[in-house]
Amino acid sequence: MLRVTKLADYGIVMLTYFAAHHGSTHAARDIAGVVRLPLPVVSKILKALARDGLLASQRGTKGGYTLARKPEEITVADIIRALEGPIAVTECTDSINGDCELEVRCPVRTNWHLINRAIHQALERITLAEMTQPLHEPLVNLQMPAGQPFHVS
Amino acid sequence: MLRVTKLADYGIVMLTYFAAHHGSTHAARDIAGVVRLPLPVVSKILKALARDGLLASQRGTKGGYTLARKPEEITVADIIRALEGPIAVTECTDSINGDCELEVRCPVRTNWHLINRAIHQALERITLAEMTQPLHEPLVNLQMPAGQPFHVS
DNA sequence: CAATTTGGGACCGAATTGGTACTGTATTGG
DNA sequence: CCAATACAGTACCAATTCGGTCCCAAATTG
Repeated sequence: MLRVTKLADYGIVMLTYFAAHHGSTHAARDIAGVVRLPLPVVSKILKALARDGLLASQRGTKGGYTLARKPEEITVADIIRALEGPIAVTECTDSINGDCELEVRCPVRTNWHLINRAIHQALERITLAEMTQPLHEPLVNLQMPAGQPFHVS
Repeated sequence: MLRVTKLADYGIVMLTYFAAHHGSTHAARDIAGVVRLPLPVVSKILKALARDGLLASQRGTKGGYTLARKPEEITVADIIRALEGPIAVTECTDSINGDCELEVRCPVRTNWHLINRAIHQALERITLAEMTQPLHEPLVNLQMPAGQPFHVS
């Protein structure tokens, strides 16, 4: 359906909160309270994000999670990749299983790769820093003329 | 999984064939033979494409399908929309059900809409005409500097 | 050592997808 | 006017994926 999973959706919301309160560490329980989602779900997502190196984790009584990098250095593409694997709009653009029967005679395949890359790059341009404050203009010319790169200003 | 359905994938392949043989009409059975997919599947897709006005259909003995518009005027976004409904990367970007509980207090929502639009526009730029012949350069600068619009040259 | 918090699984109901089948309607041609 | 052909619409089913829960192990604190 060309839709991101709810886990990824939630994950972005959660990480946005981390970005807004950059520096401090938050326990899963706290995040669950903020985002208003059941704790098990939040935990699952945080684990995945930590496993992929977007969050640094600390066990124990005063443990919790912290952003592993600066908000400007975490992209939406990173988050999606952490929570639902490599971004591949079609099966044949997924480099894992390159077993497409039509591959050889199918002239469309090469274009799918390009479409996929276009989407990928679009997602790669949006960082957590931008997500914290809804800036409309930069995101708009993301796919228009767009000479200069993003800045959090 | 941020993946397009197989139906849409197939549909693009099929329509690309129509674009390559623009003008003539093809029966579902013929298309199935070309694309090497089971007839019922091909039929289902062709019906959906016709219902959405991308193909013109003709019943009867010498019936079949024809492109309803010129290949330059059919975009990948059109095809996806015909086969799997409106393009909405998250549930809350789908205008149909605007019942997102978090909607109000969620600052990320507005940005999701922008992300969605970025992807949407990327898909809208690619026409069937381009799909027929794998042109690499135009698709690449689709999201780069890209001052001038596409041309099939 | 007890409480807390993350790590890593397994697990299950529900929704979606991919694919098939069936019945109806229009068109052609003998 | 009838038979063959080809699209139209819908219902249906198996298989996969998703969303969410639960449980137990490992680490940290005090």
